[in-house]
Amino acid sequence: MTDIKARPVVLRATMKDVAALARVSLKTVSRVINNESTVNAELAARVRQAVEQLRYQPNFGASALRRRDGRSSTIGLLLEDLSNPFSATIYRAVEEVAAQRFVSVLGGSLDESPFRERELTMSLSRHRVDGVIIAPASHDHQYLRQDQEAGVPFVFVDRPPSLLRADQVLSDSREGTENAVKHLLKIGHRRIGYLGDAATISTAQERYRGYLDALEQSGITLDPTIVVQGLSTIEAARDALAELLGSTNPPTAFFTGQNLLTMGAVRAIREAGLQNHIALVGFDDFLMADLLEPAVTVVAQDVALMGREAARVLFERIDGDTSEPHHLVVRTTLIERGSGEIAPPLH
Amino acid sequence: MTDIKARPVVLRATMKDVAALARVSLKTVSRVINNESTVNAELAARVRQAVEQLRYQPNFGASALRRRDGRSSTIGLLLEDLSNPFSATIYRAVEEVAAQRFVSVLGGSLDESPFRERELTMSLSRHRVDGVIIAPASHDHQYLRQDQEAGVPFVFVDRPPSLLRADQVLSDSREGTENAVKHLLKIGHRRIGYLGDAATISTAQERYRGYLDALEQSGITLDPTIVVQGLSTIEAARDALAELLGSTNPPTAFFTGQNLLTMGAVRAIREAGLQNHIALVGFDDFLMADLLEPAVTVVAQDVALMGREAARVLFERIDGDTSEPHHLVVRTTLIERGSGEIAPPLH
DNA sequence: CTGAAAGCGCTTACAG
DNA sequence: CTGAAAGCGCTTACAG
Repeated sequence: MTDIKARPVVLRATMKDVAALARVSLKTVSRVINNESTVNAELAARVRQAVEQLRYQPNFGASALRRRDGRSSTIGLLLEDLSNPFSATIYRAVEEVAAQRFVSVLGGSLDESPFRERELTMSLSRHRVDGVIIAPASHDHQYLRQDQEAGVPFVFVDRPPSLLRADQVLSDSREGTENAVKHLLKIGHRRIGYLGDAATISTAQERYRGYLDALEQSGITLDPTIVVQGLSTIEAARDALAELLGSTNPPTAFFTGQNLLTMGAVRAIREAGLQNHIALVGFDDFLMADLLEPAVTVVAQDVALMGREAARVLFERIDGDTSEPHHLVVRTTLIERGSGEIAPPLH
Repeated sequence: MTDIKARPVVLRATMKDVAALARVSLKTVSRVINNESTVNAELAARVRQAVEQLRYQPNFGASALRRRDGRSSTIGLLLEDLSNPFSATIYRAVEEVAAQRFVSVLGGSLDESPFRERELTMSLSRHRVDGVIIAPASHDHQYLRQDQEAGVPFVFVDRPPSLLRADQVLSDSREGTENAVKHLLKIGHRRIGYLGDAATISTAQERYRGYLDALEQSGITLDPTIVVQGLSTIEAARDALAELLGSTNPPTAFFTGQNLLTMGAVRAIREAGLQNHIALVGFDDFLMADLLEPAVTVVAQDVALMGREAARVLFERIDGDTSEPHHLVVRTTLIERGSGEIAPPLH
């Protein structure tokens, strides 16, 4: 009995088919496919013609299975959320470097979930990726030790590993923030609100530290009532900032720890009609920041560079580099556009 | 002689190792791993313990190689540029659907290059992906026929296939544009400039058609001097629009065929100080469009829905659906925010 | 219910 | 330079 619903699947040509058509052995086809130079020109030509005729595509998986190095020509890339501009820029930069080596990228979004992180790293492990670049969500990476010891390099980007020795490519969050806050202090602000992500996220922690550093160096006492952490969306930031603006002694300036929070802040300030009176500096640049009124002053990260460097380090490891873990720091730049240069009201 | 530079690679456990430790056969381990129900509880427990102890991770590639269905638990996703918001949103939506089925996504950017398209589809084919979602760069997809016949489904998103029968999920570019331009006409504009992508891109073509339709229905003769095509970046759009504004008889309104072009238009109009005098409607929404002054009127696409639908259709095909190719159209919505409601100057 | 043998599509290791 | 045999880590097809 034949299955009526089954579509007529034309089988793919295998190396065996190519060998038969070219009247050579399997091994000779393998040699031609892998560009081993020791093949008689005439045989090689026959093989190439058969490959052409059958439109033969070698099976990477089968090849990797038997190969000495077991390379799958695939790397994993786990980021916070591939639809946000930060993650998307990293993806693109990594893809570019990988493509030069004909390596494909398996991407995934972690959404700040340690559970997703474990699920996706496990999936990558089962796919036998040659290496992984990760902006982690969890705070214990010991579980990656086994893969690491099995020869899979991990490069941490944007956030460092915890309890694991591995390469890392980070922004100078603390210094960048310190500079931004000092900039506001220099303009004359003494009451600077802080909106940041959950303090469990290392970059958020570093940025908060930078904020504290700047205040301390100016002899300003921290007012915890104008610090809001645990924010991650445009809406949450807008609401938090709106509330602070409505309080009895509102800040005259704000620092926001991430671009979505900056957008939320812009919204709240605009809705209060205070865009020419409340100063704002945000961490991480975003499209259109310079077209808002006032244009938004930011601490810009070189996100594409972070991605490129992470990929570069990863491929060095894949190529056998066994030196000590690298700690790369990518510099940030304060871009003054207007919102950060608004002076506080005169007393 | 030992290779001094080689790092001490701890080998990964295989199914064989698990079998040995659990004192059962290979096949029994395989049954437990694949949740075949017919295994004695005690044996199964021993296997599970061994899996745990060795932290065994099955090798997807090896399993796919022997499996009847040959599934790699991997799909390909080729988009224009993963770092742009449109592509990134599609990616995220597809990832979400795939993750529910524990399928990983191999992503790639085509950058409008037919050559990249062929390279990357070939790479996906070699990785034996279970299916492909593609926003194509080329205009001849016959070369995909063989993979299609070998059982790999292709779903086209944002742009249709050429010379190939396949599923497609598109926006109603033509209607959306027609509505946008009619909206400008209703406000009173008679001289509406058009900025679009290269006419070789099908969506750009459709949008241009929509523009022509709207003009024709209002009895307005096309003035080709205020139509600029072949634009793809913010800068190019800005320059083109600045030039039109500087001409002797500039348009009183503009339609832009894509969000980067809209951003460029905003920039040029702003730089000319004409933001309250020149009307603008853009195709595709973007973050912050509502915070610009004036806020930008757009024809919004439901990009996430396009991604979700494409993934849904793909997995139906992977599950064996052999019905006629689907042509899904995702509706657009005109969002009036201000820039599109600016009236032309009185004569 | 359990297992020994064969085989997926390749590369390795070895003869000739 | 070329090829026959073995084997990568699994699942299939078949006995028991």
